[in-house]
This record gives sequence, structure tokens and C-alpha cells, in this order.
Amino acid sequence: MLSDIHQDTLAAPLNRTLSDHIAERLRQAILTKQLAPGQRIVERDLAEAMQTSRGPVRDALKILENEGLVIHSAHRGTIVAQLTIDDVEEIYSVREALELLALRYTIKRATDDQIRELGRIVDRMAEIVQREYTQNEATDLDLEFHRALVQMSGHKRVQALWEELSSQTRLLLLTHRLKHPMDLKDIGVDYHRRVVEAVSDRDTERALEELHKHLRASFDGIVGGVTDTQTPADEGI
Amino acid sequence: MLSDIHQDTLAAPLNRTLSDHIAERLRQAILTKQLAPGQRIVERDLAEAMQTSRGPVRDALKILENEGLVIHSAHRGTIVAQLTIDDVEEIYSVREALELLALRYTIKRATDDQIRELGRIVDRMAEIVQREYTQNEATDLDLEFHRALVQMSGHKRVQALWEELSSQTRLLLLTHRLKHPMDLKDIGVDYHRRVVEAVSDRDTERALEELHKHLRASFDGIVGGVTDTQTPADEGI
DNA sequence: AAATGGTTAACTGATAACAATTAACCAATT
DNA sequence: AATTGGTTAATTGTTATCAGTTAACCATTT
Repeated sequence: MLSDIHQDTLAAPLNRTLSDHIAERLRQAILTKQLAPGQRIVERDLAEAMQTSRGPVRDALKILENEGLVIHSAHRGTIVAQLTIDDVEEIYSVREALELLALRYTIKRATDDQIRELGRIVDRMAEIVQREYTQNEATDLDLEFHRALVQMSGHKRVQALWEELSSQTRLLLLTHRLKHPMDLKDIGVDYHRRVVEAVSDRDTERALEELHKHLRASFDGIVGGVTDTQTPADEGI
Repeated sequence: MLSDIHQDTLAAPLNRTLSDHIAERLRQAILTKQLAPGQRIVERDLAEAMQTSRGPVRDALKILENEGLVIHSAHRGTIVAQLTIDDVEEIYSVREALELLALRYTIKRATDDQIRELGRIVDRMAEIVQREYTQNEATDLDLEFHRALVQMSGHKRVQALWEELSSQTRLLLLTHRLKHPMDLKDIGVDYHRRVVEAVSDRDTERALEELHKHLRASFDGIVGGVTDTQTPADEGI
């Protein structure tokens, strides 16, 4: 019988190409600061380290370049991107524009079931607040909420652009929160809850307003009081 | 003397790599419908046609994939993208979100000189309206205005994302306008003029409103009355 | 006739070798 | 001392070749 075959066996056609693997490993290395901002990435060395050839490595670097995690210039090579305070503002402003647009579509298109799913993500945030949690967990759950919101819009281009930005977002959130641990109650639960309620009521204006307030608060929490906009984000925030 | 050297000699460091050349030629081929939507692109054949090897061709295809002009899936190859009415709505909604965001920054940051430059683009539109002009010229000038607006924002990420979208925008504008030629007065001059005036007055709310009205009118001009959202844009609009 | 299974041709994914460019270094010059 | 010019090592851009995957085709079976 078909149903005897485990779901995963069907769902995983092992379609991922070698470039995707390498891109994922590199992405993790950058997010965990094993590769420092500004550090040079040499294709041959990386290929050797990954036990592969330069072709897939070049493809992987192209992927990361699109995500803004590395910067490439012709004949000169590739370096790990450095985020300045200006970049943080850029990332947040674009994120807000994309998420507000997505929200309009989500309110129009999401089923009640999907919106309940959104509520369950917030419930999980409320749960882990009660016990021990790492900033890593908190950030993942935070992003999971926003990703779900964008996914439910059904807007393919917004989804794609948001995913491109998400790596940079995660990088700057982690960078900041590891230095200045935050109470998840402040950054997440309440704001998110209010967004879900407005979406559930299909109240577009209120939902847009709540999401705007949340993102603004999150942004202020990161750059609060910083004036030197040229300093790399590692030092400056 | 330095000034004896012609400007172009300095400005063109011949930095463009082969991949960029191929991407540009392919882009033109797609925009001029020499490559039809849905048509398969075979790497080896393209390399031969371009008198080069598959490496640069693969790089070029990655660039076009980012711009949404082609679609690639692993082991199966690359095809020229087909735009449906749904895609047109997606492109316009994202464009609007990005351009409205850019506009806020442009009003804050652009110098009076830059704003006058914007006015001169509108003047050129007004001029060619008086004489013969092709839909191609009209579309280029239209996009040039919006590009300038986005460039003046100084917002690197919005600039990059807008450029990614611009190829698709140009494709759908040309596709439509070649079938239904439009009077440039309707699509451009007046709307653009009002945006420039609002920017010149540094009146953010009015500028946002005018740009919104312009984009909405442009969108309606394309999809007006179409209900079958799945039909490829070539047939449907 | 429709569905299944095996076979093959076409094509992409990956590797390895070669060519072109850059940047660092040092000597010579102003 | 700063600038220019040539030289070289390191690294990327490009080409050429091999390996793995897909999809079309045809024979076979139900």
C-alpha cells in the first residue's frame, strides 16, 4: 500500500544539490560567527575544506551573495559582509514594507485554520518564556512567526524577497541579542498576540498598526541610543 | 592632463565579466521575445551560440533567475518565465511597496539639484509626446523616472530589489503596450509631474498619495477588465 | 488501450586544468 | 618622501571533460 511508505520517504526526493548543502553550511558558519565579518573567503580553500571542487562553491557563494551575507567583486574575491547601523535600518525598513504588504494579503486569503496555526506559534513563545530558553531559540521562534505570516499571504515574490532578507535579519538579531539578552516577553509574546487577534478579526488597519508598532519596537530595541551610523554592527550595537 | 582623457575611457574599466555580457544579451532576447515564454534554454547550445563555454552561461542564467526572467530546476533545466495576470499583480504590489518606501527616503535625502534632475526627465517625456515616439522609448523613459526616484533614496537594499524587479516590469509593460499602444500623456507626464512637485515641496503625504495613484492607474491600464488570472500574460492582457 | 518496466539519448551537475586579472612588493625616479 | 613602473605570486574567470540524472521511447503485460 502506498500509505505504508513513510511520509518522509516521499517528501524527501533528495533533490538538494551540492551547492545548496555548501550554502547551508556556509550560512551557519557566518551566523555563528565562525566566519567573521570582513573575513576573506577563498574558493579553492573552501572547496578543499568541503571536500569538493570550486564549481559548487562558486554557486553557493552566489546564493549567499543574494542573501547579502557575502560581498563579491570581480577578480577580487569574496568577503563576509559587515553590517553597520545603517544596514540595520535598511533591513528593518524593507522588512516592514514587505511584511505589511504580505499582511494585507494574509488577511484576505488565510483560512481560519491557518490563523489558529499562527496563534499556536505565539502559544509556544508564551510557554518557553516560563522556563529556561536561549536567545537562539527565542530568535528562531520570533522569525518563525513572521515567516508564517508571510507564507500565508500566498504572494510568491514577497515570500522570496523576505526569505532573502531573513538571513540578514537573523544575523543582526543574534548578534545583538547575544550581547544584550532580552526578555522574550518584551520582544515577542504580547506584540505577536495582538497581531494575531487583529488578523483573526480580519481588521486590516488594526493589524497593520500592530505589526508596525511591533517592528518599530524591535528596531528601537536594537539601535536605541546609537548615533555613530558607520560603526560595524558588532561593535556599535 | 587628466581632463584630456575622454570621460568614457575613465568610466569604463571593462570590469564587466563574460557572464554579465551573456546575461545582458539573454535579457534583451527575452525582452524582445526572441526567446518565447516557456521556451527551454539548453546550456550547451547557448554556450555555442555565444562562442563561449558553459561556465559563464550558467552564471548568466543564475543572474536572470534572480530577476525572475527564467526558471531553473535541478537536473531538469531552465525555461523562460511566463507571466500570468497573478504575476502582474504581484509585481505591481511589490513595486509599489518598494517605491513608496524609497520615496520617503528620497524626500528626506535628495538635494534640490537632484529633484530638478527628476523634473528634467518629465520634461523629456513631455517633449517626445509632441513628436513621433515608439512604445519602447516611452517605456524606457517611464522606467528611467522611477529608477531615478529609487536611486535618490540612497537605500541600497531597496535599490537592489527594485533593479531585480525592473526586468520583469519592463517585460510586462512592453508585452502589454506593444499590443495596446498607449498615449504617453495618459501613462506618464501628468502623474509624474505631480509626484515631482510634491517631492519638491518635501510634502511626504502628498507625494506618497500621488505615486500611489499613478501606479494604481498604470496597473489598472494593464489588467483592466481581465478576470482569468491563470492565463499567461501574453494571451491574457 | 492503458499501465508497467527497461533502455538509451540528451542534458545538467561536478571535477580538473588552463588563462587572465589583481594586488603586493621592490626598485628606480622625481 | 612620494610616485611611478615593472615583476611575481595568489586568486579568480574560463574552458574542457567526466559522471549522474532525467525524460522520452519502445516493448511487454494486464
